[in-house]
Amino acid sequence: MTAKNKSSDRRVQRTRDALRDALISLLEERGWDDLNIQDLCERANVGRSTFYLHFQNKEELLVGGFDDLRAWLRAQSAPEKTAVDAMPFVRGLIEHVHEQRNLFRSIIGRRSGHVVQKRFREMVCQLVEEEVAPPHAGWKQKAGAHYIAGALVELLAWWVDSGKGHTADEVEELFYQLTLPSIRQIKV
Amino acid sequence: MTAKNKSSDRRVQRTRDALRDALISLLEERGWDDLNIQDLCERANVGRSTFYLHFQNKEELLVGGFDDLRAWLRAQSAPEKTAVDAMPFVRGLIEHVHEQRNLFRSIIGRRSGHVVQKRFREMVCQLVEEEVAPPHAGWKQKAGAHYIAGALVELLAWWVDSGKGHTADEVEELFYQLTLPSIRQIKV
DNA sequence: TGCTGGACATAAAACCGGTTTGTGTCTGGA
DNA sequence: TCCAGACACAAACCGGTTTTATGTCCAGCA
Repeated sequence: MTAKNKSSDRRVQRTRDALRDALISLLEERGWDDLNIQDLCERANVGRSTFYLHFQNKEELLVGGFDDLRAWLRAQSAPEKTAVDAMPFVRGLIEHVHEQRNLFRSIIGRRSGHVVQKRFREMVCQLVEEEVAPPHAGWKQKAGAHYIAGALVELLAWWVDSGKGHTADEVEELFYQLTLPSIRQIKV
Repeated sequence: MTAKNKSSDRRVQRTRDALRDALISLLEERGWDDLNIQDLCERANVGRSTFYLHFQNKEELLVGGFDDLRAWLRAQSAPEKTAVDAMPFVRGLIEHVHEQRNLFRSIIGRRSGHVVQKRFREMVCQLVEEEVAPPHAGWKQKAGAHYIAGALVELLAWWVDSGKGHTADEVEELFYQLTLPSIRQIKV
């Protein structure tokens, strides 16, 4: 036990990152159902027993990955404020989806699996909730968060599946155009 | 071949309805994966060969059912105009979901299957598109339809899963409150 | 004309031992 | 902290067999 008890150790971070990256590469290569922990560890150059020091199973690694992504998106908020200040993570998310379309086709696309899709929805929903539904908010805030998250995820799914020709800026603009009034309604 | 070539015959309608109803009851009883055509026919009191006179397979019956629902929702539009005239099918959909929560928990709830969920999404999306994206509309209309459909489905999913205590009126009001501005934006 | 039961070929699922592979846990050592 | 190796156990695989479900066809009936 050093200063911080877990994620501070650089070695830990290294192996966790390696596993996460291996997951990403195998995910777009084979899809969720056809990837196992062994191959994951081999790809990551990590001992198999080490895997279990960090995660309980495949799915835990996945949610860990989405936790990372969520944290990263949350962090993206501050630096260069976008035109609008509501839900600043969206800019980062859209760009990230764009840069990694292939991966996200395995995550939210028509041919994606159930688990992955569900976890991604959850992640987005949490981000939206943070923004729009404070801890003890009313039902409208919670329901509204689901509304917005569902809309965003479906928009992204449309984009990666059949919205090929459109830029991240266009999608972002459309999203904010449609969502800003909703946010205003909810946040009261 | 009488006046109309297919659905006009009352006998046809009877058996198709019987099969649809059997599907509904087995759906909330066992879920999509664990129901087969034999039991379906038995439940419907219909000869197994008759099934194939009407549908190619299980999934065709399902989409047929959603087609019926879509047609019914479309028809619901006219009679007593709701407060707002945009997407009048929503009123009927929300009420229908409310009356058949148990069924819809098997369709869009957390424990629902992939196929059913997907087909339901498609149905809703088509209804929204009819309303908001005319035949040769621009990409914003199409993407916007997906946006709204995704939002609506997710809102309904939240409702049947964890929004127990709220009335159809509340949900409808929230939906329109959040969606009307979006429609206005898109429809231009 | 639409529904039916029965017959049919075929595809899919269940079953069954025996085998292999993957999982999850625990070592001792680097 | 990580690793390799060993372990018990569950899950997947397997060829071969049986059972069940599917999809098609038909003669007969309402």
